[in-house]
Amino acid sequence: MSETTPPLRRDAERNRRLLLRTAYELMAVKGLDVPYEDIARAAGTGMGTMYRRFPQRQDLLNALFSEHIDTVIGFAEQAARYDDAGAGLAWFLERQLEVEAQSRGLGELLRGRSQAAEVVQRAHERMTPLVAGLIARAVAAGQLPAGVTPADFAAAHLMVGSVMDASRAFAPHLWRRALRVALAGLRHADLSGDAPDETVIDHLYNDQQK
Amino acid sequence: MSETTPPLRRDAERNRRLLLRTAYELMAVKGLDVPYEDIARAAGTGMGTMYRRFPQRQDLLNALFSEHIDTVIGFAEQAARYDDAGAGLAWFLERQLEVEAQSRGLGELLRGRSQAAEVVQRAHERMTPLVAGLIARAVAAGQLPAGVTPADFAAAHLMVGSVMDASRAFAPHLWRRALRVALAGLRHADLSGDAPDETVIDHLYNDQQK
DNA sequence: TTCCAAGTTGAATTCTTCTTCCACTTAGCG
DNA sequence: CGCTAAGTGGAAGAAGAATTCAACTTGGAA
Repeated sequence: MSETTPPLRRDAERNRRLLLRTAYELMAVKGLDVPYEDIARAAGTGMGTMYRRFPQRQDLLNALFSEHIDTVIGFAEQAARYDDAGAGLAWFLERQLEVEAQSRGLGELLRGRSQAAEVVQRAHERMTPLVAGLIARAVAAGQLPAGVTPADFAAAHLMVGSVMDASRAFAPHLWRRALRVALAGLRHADLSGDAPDETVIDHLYNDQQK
Repeated sequence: MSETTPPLRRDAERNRRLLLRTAYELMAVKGLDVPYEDIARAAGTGMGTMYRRFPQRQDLLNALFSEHIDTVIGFAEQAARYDDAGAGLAWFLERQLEVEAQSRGLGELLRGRSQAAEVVQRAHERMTPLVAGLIARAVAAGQLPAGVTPADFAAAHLMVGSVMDASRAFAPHLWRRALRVALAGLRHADLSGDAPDETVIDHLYNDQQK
């Protein structure tokens, strides 16, 4: 279990940080699949360095975003402690989308538009039960109609995210209107029929690639 | 103006139809950017034939989808004649999405996820005023709250479409729940503030590529 | 200082798709 | 029939990105 990875040489550590910073900035604007070469060039290193440090893109994504992902998990935990479950749900969704608004790449990651790094998968495993709990409480309190499922909440997340993606370049706040629509929709739509299968939510967050 | 294009030789015409049929089927499943080579191979022709007939992908898209697009325009016109404007809007959005559910490629086209073929651009030019009129009537009749704009309707379209795209493979009807959420949301959300610019709707439908 | 394991570079290779082009085939007019 | 403009096939070259790797540099322990 002790995986003793010897520490990096000082120059290597400097390059590593530089690559991470550069990759983060590029991905914030261009999305997750910026070519490795672009990152290396922007950071002023060779591609070999890139590959030595992050042999798989997954490695890069993990290193880049795990902090942010933890932040989002924190939001879910905080929301779960709300007395007002409906408010907790709305607050959580808004916080999560605000994070995504900061970085296109992070949005793609959190919404499963990538061979989701493990971090993300684990994040959803942690957050889904919290959301499910909030939904159950909100339904019990009459804040949401019966029939709303975690998959509907995930769908709402995707829905607002799609507007964010589509409008980033020319109307960076339009997603807030979409969020209001989605939240009001969950509260007022009739979702009592054709409940989606339990497995749908995992697919939604993990089967998007290609 | 008389653009006299001589008719195709009989064998060429046969190949053209074959390519169109094949392309339609592939794009229904794989989306608009199926490689030309895949289409040619599936149709049993060479790529030369593909390029001779459809030098630009646009040409292929126009030939493939203009009929369907006309159908959708027809839906918009029919909706515009509804007495009940709110019902007209809901009916139109559902018809359009049903068409998109039949073909992934057509969905990408109608939602601007491509260097939109001219057909599509013209379609939106025709439909947007009809939708705007319906919205105005629905607001006047108290079926929609003041503040709803055509851009919000377009956003709702994108929103449901994103759920459709995300769930096609494992929950092909999930989008109908999303549609109910979006429609209920438009009816109940507070959209009175920060109205989007008039130009936003064009960007939404035309600036998605890359 | 010396030395070498760690680190770096960038050209070369491999993949994929796009696009062009020319030698070859064929429909159908006269 | 015979001829030719129209049509066809598929190899070849261009472009963008992923990956590898052998020759070269350098931090830092001794």
